[in-house]
Amino acid sequence: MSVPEITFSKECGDCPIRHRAVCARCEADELEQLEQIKYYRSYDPGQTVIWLGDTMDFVASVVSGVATLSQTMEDGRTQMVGLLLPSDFVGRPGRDQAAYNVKAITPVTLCCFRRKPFEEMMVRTPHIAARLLEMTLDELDAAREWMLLLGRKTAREKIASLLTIIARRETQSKADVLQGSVAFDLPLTREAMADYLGLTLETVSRQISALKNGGVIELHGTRHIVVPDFARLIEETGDDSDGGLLS
Amino acid sequence: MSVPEITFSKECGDCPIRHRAVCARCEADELEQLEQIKYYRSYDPGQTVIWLGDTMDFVASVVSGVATLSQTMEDGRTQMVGLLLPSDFVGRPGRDQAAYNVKAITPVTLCCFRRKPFEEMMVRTPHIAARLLEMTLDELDAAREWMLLLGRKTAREKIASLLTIIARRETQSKADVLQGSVAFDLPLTREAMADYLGLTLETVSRQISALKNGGVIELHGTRHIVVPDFARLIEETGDDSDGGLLS
DNA sequence: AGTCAACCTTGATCGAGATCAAGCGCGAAC
DNA sequence: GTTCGCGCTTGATCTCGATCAAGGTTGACT
Repeated sequence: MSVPEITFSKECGDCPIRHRAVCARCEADELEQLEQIKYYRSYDPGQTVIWLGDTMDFVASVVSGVATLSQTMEDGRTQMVGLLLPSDFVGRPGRDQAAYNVKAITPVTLCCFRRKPFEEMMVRTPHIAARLLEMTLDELDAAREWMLLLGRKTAREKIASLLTIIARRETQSKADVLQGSVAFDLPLTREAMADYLGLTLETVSRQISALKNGGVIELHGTRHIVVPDFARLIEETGDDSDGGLLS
Repeated sequence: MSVPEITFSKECGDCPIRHRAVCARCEADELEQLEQIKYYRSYDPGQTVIWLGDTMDFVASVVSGVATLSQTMEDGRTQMVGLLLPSDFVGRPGRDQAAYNVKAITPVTLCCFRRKPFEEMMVRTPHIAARLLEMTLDELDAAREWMLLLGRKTAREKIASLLTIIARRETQSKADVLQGSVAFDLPLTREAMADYLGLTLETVSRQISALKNGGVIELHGTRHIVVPDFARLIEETGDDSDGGLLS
């Protein structure tokens, strides 16, 4: 298999980093500065975007596609530590070495900003710095919620939790207002789900079948999920029913 | 049992937040501003410092003692998501609701800063904002390393990893230069260790006994640990031997 | 249409860690 | 000194999810 080339392109709509509102409060001249240091990269499914330890010369925002953050032990055991969906931020402002592997799952397009000028801009522009801190705190909250899942939830609860999270992200809906029937496509293979949940792919498959047989979800093909009653799925996660009202 | 009062005191040496170098680059006038908004709080063992959902009117730095961050499910399953040792930072700049429970394990003293003025200072002082982002990224790295532990490590590896981390923090040594023989006290009960590692207290006890019988550690009493060969303990963690060189 | 390789499902069995249970050690309070 | 309670250890048994194994399904390519 030939290693696919990273493709660069120059078309840009409006500032993609705005996806996460980094520049919601940017003035016109600040947006112009971002334009100057911006470029695009595309990756094919399966391609590694970043290796742990790589020197990073950019930070980026996911424009389209799905990628994963993962860590690996010497003997091959791997654990996904994050899921990157459109509008998510990639990179560690102020750090030049990658701490995780980043892998494209579907075709991925990143909107990249050259690191050095981006960091200089951060210093001059407190609201960008504040927004980055806020996003990092969001990631920290997500990581800690995942710690509870990994440490204390059953396989069935883990699957239900993952489906809930993907449903919320994929359906664009404002998180907690989801109700009634929901449909979406799984962007992950059973194996990737297993790596995210600290399970094996067989257990993932079995628990998905169990949720299907219990009437909690419908499976059309292997990736398309219909949830007839979203509240029912949430019950299966083991979370507080009012979870998510905070923060 | 009467609920112990929180005690306040006013003595202060030099800026405690400097423990994590937040104000390593602070000018004299900035230190003076910090003094103006600073006060101390003390907590007794077992006392809850912060409840999830509390409105926080301060951020703080741990001066002495040990506290834990934890999350709980409705049915009582709990998972520790962080350990607070002296010099660690508590609180979420820019957020006023606590996302976790914080509990004192030993007697704890916090150096607190009133939130509002602290945040105003952050905006005026880019190097404080930068330092907070850096600390938050450190916490995120630690959380993700813990995700690998929770999802993929065996009970024995989990115990060895925890002992390694505590040894590094407790012995003040600059992390990776530890070698040869190391001795320290465990600040946690078996149950707290279990909540941190996603295990039961019986399993923790058994694995500690197993490490003792294997000659990896010596136990004096129930809390004092002697590690005759630190490299040997690290082997038991399952981590890359060179782990920690990055970051 | 036929082939091949991913990806997924399901069954049988195994084993690490949970659960249930009993007892020990030690410091605090009387 | 005795008692009490908490934290810890150890044993017996059980269970959930891992592991090993055998097909089934789908879609891309020839």
